[in-house]
Amino acid sequence: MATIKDIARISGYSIGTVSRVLNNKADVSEKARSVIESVIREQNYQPNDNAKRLKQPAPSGIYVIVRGMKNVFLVSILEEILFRMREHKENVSVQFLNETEDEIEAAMQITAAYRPKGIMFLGGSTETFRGSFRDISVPCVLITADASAVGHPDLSSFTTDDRAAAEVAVTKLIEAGHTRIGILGGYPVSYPDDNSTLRLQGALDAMSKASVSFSEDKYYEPCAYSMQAGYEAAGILLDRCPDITGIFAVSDTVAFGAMRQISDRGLSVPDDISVVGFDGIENGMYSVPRLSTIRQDISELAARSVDDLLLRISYGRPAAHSVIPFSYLEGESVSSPRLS
Amino acid sequence: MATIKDIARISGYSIGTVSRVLNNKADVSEKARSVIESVIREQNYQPNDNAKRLKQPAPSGIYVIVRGMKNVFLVSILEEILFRMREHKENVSVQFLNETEDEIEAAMQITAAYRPKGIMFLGGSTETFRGSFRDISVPCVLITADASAVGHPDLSSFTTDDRAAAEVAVTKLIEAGHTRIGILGGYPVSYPDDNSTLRLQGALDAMSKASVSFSEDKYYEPCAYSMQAGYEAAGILLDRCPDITGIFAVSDTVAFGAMRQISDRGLSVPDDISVVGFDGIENGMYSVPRLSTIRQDISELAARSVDDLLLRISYGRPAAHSVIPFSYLEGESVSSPRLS
DNA sequence: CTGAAAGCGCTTACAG
DNA sequence: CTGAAAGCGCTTACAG
Repeated sequence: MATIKDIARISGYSIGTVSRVLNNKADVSEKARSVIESVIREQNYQPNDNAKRLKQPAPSGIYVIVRGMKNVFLVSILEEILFRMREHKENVSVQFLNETEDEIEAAMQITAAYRPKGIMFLGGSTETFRGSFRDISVPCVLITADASAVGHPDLSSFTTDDRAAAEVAVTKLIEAGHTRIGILGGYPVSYPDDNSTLRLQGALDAMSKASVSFSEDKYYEPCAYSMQAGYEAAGILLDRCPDITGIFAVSDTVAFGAMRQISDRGLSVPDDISVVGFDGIENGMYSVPRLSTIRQDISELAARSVDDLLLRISYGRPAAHSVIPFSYLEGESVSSPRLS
Repeated sequence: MATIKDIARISGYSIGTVSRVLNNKADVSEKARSVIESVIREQNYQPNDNAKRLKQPAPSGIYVIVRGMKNVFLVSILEEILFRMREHKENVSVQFLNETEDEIEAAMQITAAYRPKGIMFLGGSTETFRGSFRDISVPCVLITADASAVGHPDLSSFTTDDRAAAEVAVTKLIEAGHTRIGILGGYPVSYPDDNSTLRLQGALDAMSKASVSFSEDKYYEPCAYSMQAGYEAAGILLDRCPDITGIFAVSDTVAFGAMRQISDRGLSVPDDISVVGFDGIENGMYSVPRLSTIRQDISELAARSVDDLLLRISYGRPAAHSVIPFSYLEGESVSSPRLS
């Protein structure tokens, strides 16, 4: 592989001059430029980016850290982010982490290795950011968890109000006449600002406001965010509480599993059991029945995050925290309970 | 940001010694190691990868180039690849391209910038590889398209036999008694080894072997690989040929759109129209009805590709081309046509 | 076991 | 306009 030295030697100029033409600097004679350029071309020379970055520690590139790629919702946001970044001609790399890995650690590694202009976190939990994140000083944005309480000057966040949205979802069930409602999904965690904790909380809000009685021990079955987990958890829940007429699943994926479970018991959605999901992924618009769900505004979450990051990178705009409005997407999976 | 110099200064050892503990070399006293390690921890020091790579120009890292991230099937394979690579402690980065971008160009850029150990292509088309790929000399593997005809010494490939699989899928419809079969999805392209061309071909094989008449102009409706496109294309197809009793969709995603279209017309799957898909993604096991489909062996495709790449990187094993067996996954979306 | 020094491929003041 | 030289953060023979 040819290096800048080879180009200098072959062209008869110094490496300084070669570097100048490489970087389109002024102060190079036309002659030198054309000679050097032709040598570069004929040697098929590619500058070594590592060396460049080492010497020119200007940050470059944007990194997206996605926690859990099974998550269709996150992948949808990622898709929009990539699309928008491409329009801005920004080069972005994606790093996938599984649930057990620490996104802050990954971010530190990226920071050290690549000197990124900015980092986006998809699906992280606020909790992790309270710790060692302090040491990071690159514009960052957390999507899907509110980081305002973290109070870090380099961290923006864009979120859906999980608690309020869950309340709306469950209220829809209550308004349809359901009083025996089951809740599916999410794991009980120790800290209070986890997405599923907030959603569970919102569901409880709806019930207590409407004076619908609810026993968390009986009517709540936690599970991972996957169809299979949703399928199994719904089975456990329905075995335990056969009187349930409505189910709120904390994510669409879990809802799909639940709908399949209901169907396997010879029951119908929504005639026997109504189901409401959360997220608003595309699948729900094509399932039979279409899923009634909370639609998080994927485009807006992506657009606002991208704009925020770019403006902070280029104009030093301060970090911001925004809650993006959600909406209730009326599908076909909710109806009034049968009179019994 | 702390550098190796800072660690040396603070710990009281030389940068050479620090480097040695960083790289787990022998010949470092226990004392030095523990002192230095604690300084590294307390300074939260992260070695600069650029500098490391500069000095150690050994290739590092594996890159996966995914063409089209809307593709759930490809994302499933990616997931498995990442999981397996992690088990081997290999660091992998993912680069997403949209359909219009050239994966070879992306690969050349990656090669120059990062000196990768290997590159995996997900969802590329053989055609692109016939061109400038010649210049690449890093172990590569193409997944989902047969590259044996390209004949490049650095390119392996792992595929499903699309044509044979599509033949099986359509044969299942024929065996159930269907004679008016529609085909959905894929775009007619100029070159013959495109996935959808092969699948269409296989479908035609099945029909002609069974002497089922088929008019490509009428009973084939091409469309992109998405639920929405499948939904729309199914509408066009059913408007044009209301006598259809069975549909073969060249991908599950398209099949989901088609099933929803059928349902919206007040028809039932499979009572009125049977549907067979292609890919075998998880969603199909939870839809109502469950989708009967060709199951490409996602784990095996991922596992074989990973093993192949690693063995070629470490042991200079020659490139190979393998066809991974598929199976027919019996769901609930196919039955015999109603007597009419 | 440890330190001093050369050098990886580049960029960038600094002279001329 | 051009060259010589320092230095980016690391690794690795080479001495000791």
